[in-house]
Amino acid sequence: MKEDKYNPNFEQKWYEYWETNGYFKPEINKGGKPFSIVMPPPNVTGVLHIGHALNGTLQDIIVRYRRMKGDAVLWLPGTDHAGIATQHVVVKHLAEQGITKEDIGREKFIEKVWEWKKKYGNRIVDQVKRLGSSCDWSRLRFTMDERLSKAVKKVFVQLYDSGLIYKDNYMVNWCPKCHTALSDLEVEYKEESGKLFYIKYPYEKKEGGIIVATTRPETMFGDTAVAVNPNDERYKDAIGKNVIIPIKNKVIPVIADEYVDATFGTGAVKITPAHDPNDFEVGKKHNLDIVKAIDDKGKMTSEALHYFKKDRFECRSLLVNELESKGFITNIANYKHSVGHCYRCHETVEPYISEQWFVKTKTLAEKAIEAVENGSTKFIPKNWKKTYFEWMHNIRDWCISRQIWWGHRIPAYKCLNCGKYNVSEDEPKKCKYCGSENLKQEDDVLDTWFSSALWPFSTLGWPDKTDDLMKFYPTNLLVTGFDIIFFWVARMMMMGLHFMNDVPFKDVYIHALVRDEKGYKMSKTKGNVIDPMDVINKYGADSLRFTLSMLAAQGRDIKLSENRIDGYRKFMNKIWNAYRFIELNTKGIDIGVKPGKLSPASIWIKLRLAKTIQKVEASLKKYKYNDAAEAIYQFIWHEFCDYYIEMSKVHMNDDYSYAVRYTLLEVFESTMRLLHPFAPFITEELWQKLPNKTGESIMVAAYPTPVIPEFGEKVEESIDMVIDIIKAIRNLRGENAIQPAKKIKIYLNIKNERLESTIMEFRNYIYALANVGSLSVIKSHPDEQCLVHSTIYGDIYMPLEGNIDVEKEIKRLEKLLKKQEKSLVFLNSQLSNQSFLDRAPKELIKEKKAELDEASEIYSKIKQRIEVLKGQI
RNA sequence: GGGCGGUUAGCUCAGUGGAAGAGCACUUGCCUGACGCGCAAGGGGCCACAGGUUCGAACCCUGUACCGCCCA
Repeated sequence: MKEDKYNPNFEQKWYEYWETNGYFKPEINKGGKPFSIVMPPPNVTGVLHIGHALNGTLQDIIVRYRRMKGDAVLWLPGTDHAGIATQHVVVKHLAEQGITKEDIGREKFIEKVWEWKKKYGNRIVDQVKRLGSSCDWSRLRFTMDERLSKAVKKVFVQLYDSGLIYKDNYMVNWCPKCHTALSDLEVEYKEESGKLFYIKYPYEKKEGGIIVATTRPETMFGDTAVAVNPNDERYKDAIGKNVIIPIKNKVIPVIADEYVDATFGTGAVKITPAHDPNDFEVGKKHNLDIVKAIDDKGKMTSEALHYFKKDRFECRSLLVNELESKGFITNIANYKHSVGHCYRCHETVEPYISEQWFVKTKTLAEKAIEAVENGSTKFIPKNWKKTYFEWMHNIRDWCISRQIWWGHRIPAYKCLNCGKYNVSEDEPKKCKYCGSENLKQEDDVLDTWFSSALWPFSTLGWPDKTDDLMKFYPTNLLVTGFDIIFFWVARMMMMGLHFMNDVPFKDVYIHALVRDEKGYKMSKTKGNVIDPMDVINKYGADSLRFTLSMLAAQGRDIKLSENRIDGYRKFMNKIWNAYRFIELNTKGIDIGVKPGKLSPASIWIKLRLAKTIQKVEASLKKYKYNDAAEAIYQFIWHEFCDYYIEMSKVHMNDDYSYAVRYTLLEVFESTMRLLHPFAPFITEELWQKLPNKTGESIMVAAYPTPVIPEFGEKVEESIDMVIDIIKAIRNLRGENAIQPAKKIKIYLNIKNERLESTIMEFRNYIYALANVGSLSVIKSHPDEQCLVHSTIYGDIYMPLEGNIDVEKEIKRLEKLLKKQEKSLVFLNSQLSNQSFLDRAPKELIKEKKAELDEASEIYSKIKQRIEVLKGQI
């Protein structure tokens, strides 16, 4: 390999290789146990954002891991049709050409949307591929596919037939701009500072009047009552009397209702059943008329007299002026209140009465609650189930009709003769109630989430009992963001349980939101968006993936900065160069034969590898991605590179030469497989170059299994000690500014012979890693001027040519002494505490005693040394 | 108003009953046979605050403050 720097320009090559060889299909592990994930479908005309990248990375890690473990893994990808959003985009596009959708009509418009989908629908798919996601593209689904549409119709009809879908005149959230109803979830509330207007409604038959407080004076044209709390002494006499709506001069009654908060405003409120959800309820209770003052476009109706056809907000300001000039306004106060906005276009939502289709959610929700309560579906982290329960317990009926064109048209046909609905999958020829042929299909389409709710089974072929459906439902895992627990997870639970009689997924992993480095939500308007495609182009998908997994700690938002990604790109470079070292040193050797005896460092690194594998697998089982990634990072950088590679250099020309080269390849090969789910591209690139790879691709190779080598634990102990001594010597050098290039002499006074012989056995490692020229064992203080470092194994002496800086050395030792002293105080106080001795575990007491012995030994040695030095001044 | 979460090194965050950890940043020294996208050494924290439980608390409990998010 010529390149001494990592350059991820090989990524796309490998993706094509994997895809064309069919590795993404579950059939690659035919006999394995099924493991399935459905991808949360991104909007078909959307672009990949960093949240998708996180979502995709987390799924791909599990998917690649399970595949390497031998499971028949299906990761099913797809996109959704995003009704309102996509319609918006196309409408806007047409507007640029001066065309409105009404100009071309429904059918033509839908054709245009399909054209749009054809043109841009692959963009996000290609982006998902760039990330390395190993999903089965041969099973790609789209919510508007014929099959999925069939499922949607069937579900609608079945729910209707069992009385779980109904149509009713009801107050819904209406977006005047999108011109459609929205579900409760599609409304975003924002705190806004508005005004609270105090308006006087004169009594019909006597002097004076009632002052009501309202934030929306323009709705007064739809008022049908004024309400007060029945216990409110101030208005006792007013109840049952009539008042007059100013300007409109309409007489309305004063009613009493508990709902009125006597402390709000004046304690009297106007009731507008057509334009406020609470008023709607009050109106129903008291049989009030419903008078629409605002139409579906947000304009005033003829009820508003001379404000007819004026915009609702324009009307408000004009009306306030008029009321003020005529003396009806007694006060205007600043008022903060939360106002609902459309989640797509951010227009202020209008509570609006209209005829809509609803799903009765109560019984569906009960089953969905139970499934989580009894653990059939688990949330990870588990706290999210509280959020889920909270919503499920307070669930309201789901408004599923949307007054747009792009989507699944509701399969209900109204008989224009008898007025009844024929609901069926196929268009009926005649009305089943009266036989009339005069039928008209509903204009409305279904909420996009209605089809998404079926995703885990509609994508697998339902209602047909396909092999995939039988094999892969219920799916094993769903990975998604907390922001769509209600929108999507909850609804999939309800639909899955109702139609499949089983949960749609066993585990739900809820990941955090990716924010910018300052913790702000990324948004185009703020300009703080990190585009995953830019990142991939600049740093490679592996760097992005590894960064996201390192940051994916459960239960916290992710603050992502480019700096961070750059940091993990360096990790990729480190791996790249570790490979180069191995390649340089194993060129031409035949690794067909297993080595006989392994070098101690080789045994050690194999043990460390085994323990790392254990840690990674245990972490993945708990979806602790960051722990898994961290373990690999530590192993590769700080064990394999910092120590094993360095130690291997010692053996390049001795008896272990072959064994070391063999082990370098062996451990590196396993490590690549260990890392593969996190960084699929670089691991494939390097693995393919290894002489000891087995198979066509790392992605279908077996995940490494932890194998504890013979003598592993014993060697680990020894090498740990050697490393401690190396660190101690390096510390002496560093602290005393001794030229790193200079080979130094070291004397060791080691506690016992066992340790001594171990150290002498491994002295070559100390020579190499601490750049020591000679190591000799002594039994007393050497004659030369020395720096001393006392360890729990014994004393390390480093002689200096010329005089040491005695004062500096005393200072250094005094600092150490202080540390030891602190330990002594702590341990002594603990061990002299009778209750500690009585109640703490015996094991621990033993440990502490040993610690105390070591600490006091080192303490007295340092102290002695300081005294000797002081004598030299 | 209700609920959930956060507060640990300059920054970003792990840690969840036995004396505080990582990465980045910082300081010092290094052309050591893969890597300066590097190597080596080092400094830096009464774990938000106040109580409580415990032999022992960053960790468990109660409360307070501040910051987020969700729902009404």
